Amino acid sequence: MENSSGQKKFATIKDYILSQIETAAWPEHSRIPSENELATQFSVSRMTARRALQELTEQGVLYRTQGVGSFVASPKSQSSLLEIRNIADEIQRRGHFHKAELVQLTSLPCPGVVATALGLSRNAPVFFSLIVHYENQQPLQLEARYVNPQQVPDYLAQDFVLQTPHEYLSAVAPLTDAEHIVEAVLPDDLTRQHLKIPASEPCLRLTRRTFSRGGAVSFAYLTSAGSRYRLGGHLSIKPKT
Amino acid sequence: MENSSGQKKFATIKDYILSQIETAAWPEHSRIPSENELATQFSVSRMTARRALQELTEQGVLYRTQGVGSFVASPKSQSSLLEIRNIADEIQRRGHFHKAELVQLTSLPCPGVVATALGLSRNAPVFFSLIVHYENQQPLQLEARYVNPQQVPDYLAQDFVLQTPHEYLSAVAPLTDAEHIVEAVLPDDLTRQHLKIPASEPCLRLTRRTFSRGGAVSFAYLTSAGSRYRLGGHLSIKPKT
DNA sequence: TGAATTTGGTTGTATATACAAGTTGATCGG
DNA sequence: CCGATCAACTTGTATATACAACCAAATTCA
Repeated sequence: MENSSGQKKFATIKDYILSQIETAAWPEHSRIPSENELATQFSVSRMTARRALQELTEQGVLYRTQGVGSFVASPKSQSSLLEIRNIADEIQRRGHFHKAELVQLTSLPCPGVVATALGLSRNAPVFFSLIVHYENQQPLQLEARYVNPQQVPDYLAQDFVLQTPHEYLSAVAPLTDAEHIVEAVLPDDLTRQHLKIPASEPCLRLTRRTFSRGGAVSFAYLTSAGSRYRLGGHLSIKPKT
Repeated sequence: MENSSGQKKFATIKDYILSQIETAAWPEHSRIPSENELATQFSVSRMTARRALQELTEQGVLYRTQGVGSFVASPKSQSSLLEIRNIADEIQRRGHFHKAELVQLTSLPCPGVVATALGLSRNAPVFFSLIVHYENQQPLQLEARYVNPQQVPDYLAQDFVLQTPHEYLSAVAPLTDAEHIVEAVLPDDLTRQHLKIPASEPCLRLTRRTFSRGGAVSFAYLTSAGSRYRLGGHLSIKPKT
């Protein structure tokens, strides 16, 4: 059922198509091989080739028209609403270099706002990490994160240069829900210094609260310079089912 | 290929499952019939029953575990996508009063950026509307919208105090896709005047491009004062497929 | 010329089948 | 009693096939 590389067949075809698009061998809006052509080329059945095309269409990578063919969608469509996730992924997806710098990692008395958000008592100990994310050596985002010690007792023992908090948390406390608030704000001094921007530079601030099975896990402010960062999204409105 | 009601078979099964969930006949996290049981019940092949389950899983209605079965997911997953919507709806949902003020409604030569976005020629005529949205008499959002005349020839004849452009466009050219970019910017003079904010006030700018069957329909800048507006969202993360 | 028709290619839906992979519970053996 | 094995069932992947729906371009016909 799998090919030589231990991968499912439909996944192999998906990877092939994605690589063709990434290298611009298949430019935007160009027509790509038909289901039958792909089936022949990869020695699979048409249904398997079809599945690869289907999934890429759902992801917004392709669009298809009955009777005509399959085409490369505009590259923006890659990102869905779920693009609101890990900054490291985003940077790497752009083909750029990501680096994380740990500024602070400690336990501190829980501020009031955070207590409400995480369901803790005020001034009860809460874990806190402050990290600067770099894209190609330029500071892009300041991540200030409060973590519920009851849910993630080993948080302070991690090395967040090797693994981002988001990655670590996803591993130990799988996400079930996330709440987001997006705002435009002016940077406070701390943000300004770490992102190396002037005080007049507007920033996009994402306030994120994440939940796992057991309840609220973390509460984070993710602040980025407006001139360097934008939030992109693609919405596919499905015809009524 | 279709059943008596002119519906595809897999759609019939989806509807059946959804109705069972809606009436709470199948409560949250309960196990639902297997692929084979559904196939027998509806006299279809297993692959067809499977497709219904598959699509509902992608929509977050169900979750499935290999070797175990298919289960009803938590009902949250419904609303996440539509959060980025019409400002008038948002205001009304908050129980506040919405008013629109029409500043400008005209045809003008298409600027370069807009030409690219809408697939028009540069300086070709394009429809343009400028509207201020008020929440309880306070200006909240400035909507600058360019509309493709080929898709919506009667745009200039509308009364956008009674009906927002978004509502009108949804009616005459049903949305199939939408692209969004969210940015933090400082307001230009026009924005500053209409929103009655100082030049130093950061703004949240939503750039939105909408598509219908025939192609790109409209391109809009939706700018709001950072101190008055935030974009809120809830994301339900699906259990592993 | 121009409108109607045919033809070939493409995606969409549906079936029947086979085996792989994973979970659960029963059975068997120590 | 406990552990290992097995059997039954579920979802996951893959194939081969058939026909429907649709589109575009070529062909035919008036």
